[in-house]
Amino acid sequence: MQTTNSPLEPLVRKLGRWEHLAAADKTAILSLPYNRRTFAPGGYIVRERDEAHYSCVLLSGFAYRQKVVAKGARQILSIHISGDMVDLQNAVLNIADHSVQALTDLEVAMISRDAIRELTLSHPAVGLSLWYDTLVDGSIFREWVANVGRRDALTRVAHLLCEFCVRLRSAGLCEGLAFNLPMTQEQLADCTGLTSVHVNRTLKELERRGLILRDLRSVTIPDWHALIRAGDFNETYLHMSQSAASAESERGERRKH
Amino acid sequence: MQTTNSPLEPLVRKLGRWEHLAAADKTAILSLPYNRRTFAPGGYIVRERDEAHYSCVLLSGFAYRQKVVAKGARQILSIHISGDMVDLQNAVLNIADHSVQALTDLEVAMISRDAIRELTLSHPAVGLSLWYDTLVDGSIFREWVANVGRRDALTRVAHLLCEFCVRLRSAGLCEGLAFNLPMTQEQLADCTGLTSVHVNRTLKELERRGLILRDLRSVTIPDWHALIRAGDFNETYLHMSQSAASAESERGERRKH
DNA sequence: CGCCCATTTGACAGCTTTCAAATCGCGTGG
DNA sequence: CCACGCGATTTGAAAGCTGTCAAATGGGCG
Repeated sequence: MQTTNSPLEPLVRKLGRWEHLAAADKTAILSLPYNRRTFAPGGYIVRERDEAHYSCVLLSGFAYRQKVVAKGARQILSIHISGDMVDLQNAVLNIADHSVQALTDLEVAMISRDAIRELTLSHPAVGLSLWYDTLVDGSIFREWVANVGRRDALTRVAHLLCEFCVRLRSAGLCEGLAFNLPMTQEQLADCTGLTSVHVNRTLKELERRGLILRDLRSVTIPDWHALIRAGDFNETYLHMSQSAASAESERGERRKH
Repeated sequence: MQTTNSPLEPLVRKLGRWEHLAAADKTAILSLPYNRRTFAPGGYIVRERDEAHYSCVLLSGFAYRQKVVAKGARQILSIHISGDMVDLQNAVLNIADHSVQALTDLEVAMISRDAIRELTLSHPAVGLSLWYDTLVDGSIFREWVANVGRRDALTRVAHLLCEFCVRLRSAGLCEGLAFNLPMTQEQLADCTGLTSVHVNRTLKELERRGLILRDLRSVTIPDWHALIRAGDFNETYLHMSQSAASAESERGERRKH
């Protein structure tokens, strides 16, 4: 398929990475009608309790999903990077059960839920790939349940850094083992179920142990294996490559670096 | 459609509750080849890291999904009741990222992943309903992330009891506001990210406050509104009825009782 | 240069965990 | 029908990880 320079191209690539898509499937995805829209940090892409009309593909920048509990505390549920569909659930479910907000300046392509539903019915392979996307999403949520439920602060934060690094690399947004964390320590705390004060102490402890190097919000990982050990991190749950990952991890190898 | 007495009938009902299914769709689901299998409490229906070959529909009894973290601690990720597909992810993903185990004696119908994939491709509406099921699954995981991440012990346990009660009622497995908790306090602890000792104290505190009555493992909720308040529980995330739920909750009403 | 938000630090409180030990419930066997 | 055995529940005391509260420091932007 020739390149179209459509902003939906990355979506086609992502969905196609998981499920074989015929040319007609790819064309159908690229033919989806959409509206581009930008958001500033903190802006609400979807607000909890809203009725769902659109689903969004993240074209640039970072976003996060969150819930607010009774006491006013906030829990971040996931971080999203370019190419992610940040609210696929809104293509099917009627009421938003959580908010989606901009972490940085970002741009999304908004696609109406009707268009997505029709696409899945007319092109079942696309439907399967969207289902796949949702299943991987669910797998990541499960890992987060275990992360906040059963790991101590140091392990939780290290795990989050590992996940973020692997996903950045997979999206081609980071080359080596250094990257910029696009969030405040308070947001890190909301990801891990900690307080910002304790996240601060934990980051410093990770630094003291030589597991990370920090400069403002940029993070460098001097020893990947040491960090994944500290973070109890096993990338299987990201389901990045359908079968190779596990075979490689059996040998104690990683794809890159 | 006439009744067939197929054990897959409840699955048809559940999927049909969410997405309109044509007669041909229903017939196709009922025509899925399956094997029945029973498990005793603790038995592994799926083991973490296994290759996926089957997905299972729970025909009777209760099951749970879990992960084990580095220190050997266990986190339960979800509880499943009759009619649930307990490992739908295995229809698409290749490697099991968590285990599924029997909570009680139970029976499942095992369906090969190939059969499910073919069904979604040949009957897109069924694929859409399976996708819907996965999206609701994801919504529940998100709520659990918030539950273990940002709520205190009392609220967490109360929330779990609320969720269990609502789902039992929805599945027709419980009439009033009394039900049997089919799990040990240690398993409750693994659901909530607490220790069994603290779950014990928390249950007693809930009892002391008059929020629940206990007799062995049976639980009675004398005042539903009081418990959902204590548990910061809002059933929207269960997406039980596509639009009515929110409208009702706006009025501060609940469907039954 | 000055303001504002984020980061950092210290002291202390508190919720939960840990570690044991006692009690209870229930299935099994005498 | 009662004794025994084992896992589950309960309880107490003490330790510990993380939270709370406040204040100081630092960095970026107008």
